[in-house]
Amino acid sequence: MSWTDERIEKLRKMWEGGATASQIAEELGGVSRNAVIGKAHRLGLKARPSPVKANEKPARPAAPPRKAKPDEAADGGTIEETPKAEAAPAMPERAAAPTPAPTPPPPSAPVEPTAEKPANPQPRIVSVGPGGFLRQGPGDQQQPIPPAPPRRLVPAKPSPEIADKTSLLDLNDRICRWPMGHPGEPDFHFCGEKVNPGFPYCVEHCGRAYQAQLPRGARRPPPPMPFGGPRVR
DNA sequence: CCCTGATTCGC
DNA sequence: GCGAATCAGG
Repeated sequence: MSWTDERIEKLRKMWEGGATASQIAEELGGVSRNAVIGKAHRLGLKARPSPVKANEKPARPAAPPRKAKPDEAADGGTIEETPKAEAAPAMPERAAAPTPAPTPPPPSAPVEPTAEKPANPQPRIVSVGPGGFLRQGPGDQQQPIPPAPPRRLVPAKPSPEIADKTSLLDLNDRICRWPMGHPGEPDFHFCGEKVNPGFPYCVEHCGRAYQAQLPRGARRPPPPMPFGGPRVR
């Protein structure tokens, strides 16, 4: 399978819609989950909550055990990729804690003698919360901080694929729970019609579920049962 | 174990 | 450019 424009389009849409790489791969067909991820990255669209992307490290601890390069047999004394400790021997790498400096030394040593950076009258921004509002440190409390959250928080949509259709979670006492299709299949859902009062199904499906007992010999062949009848084993 | 996405690297 | 192999967190 090749990456046609349509397939790329679909990949984009689903990826941004929140579908997992596996779902996308299955939907597209003919490609693996890795292929989808690889393509997504090559397309430039990544940045999605990854389970293994919590911390960030400048170094590259991951990916040494692969396969030794064919060349590099003769050591020319060239040490590639020397990290170069830079000029920060006393610089702990963990210095970037979320709440490290409760209060910068206010007493002596004014760190801003003159101009240099016109931006500093603003409250120290410690982090950015959901919706884009700004958090401050405990000691940074100041006046009526900014106005208010610039944007409204909107519930994330569950998934682009499953739109309509009455799912198991949608069932209640008032909607018909007659199954449509087979459980486990992608489009399996429930009737969803308004229920026939006192019954678990709508009027139509009550007609299927409850049949008058006909006299012997006058019986019609039974209508198809839900799920297409019991699975024969 | 299963799942997830990220990354590397031979092709 | 592609994707299997691998890593690593949940």
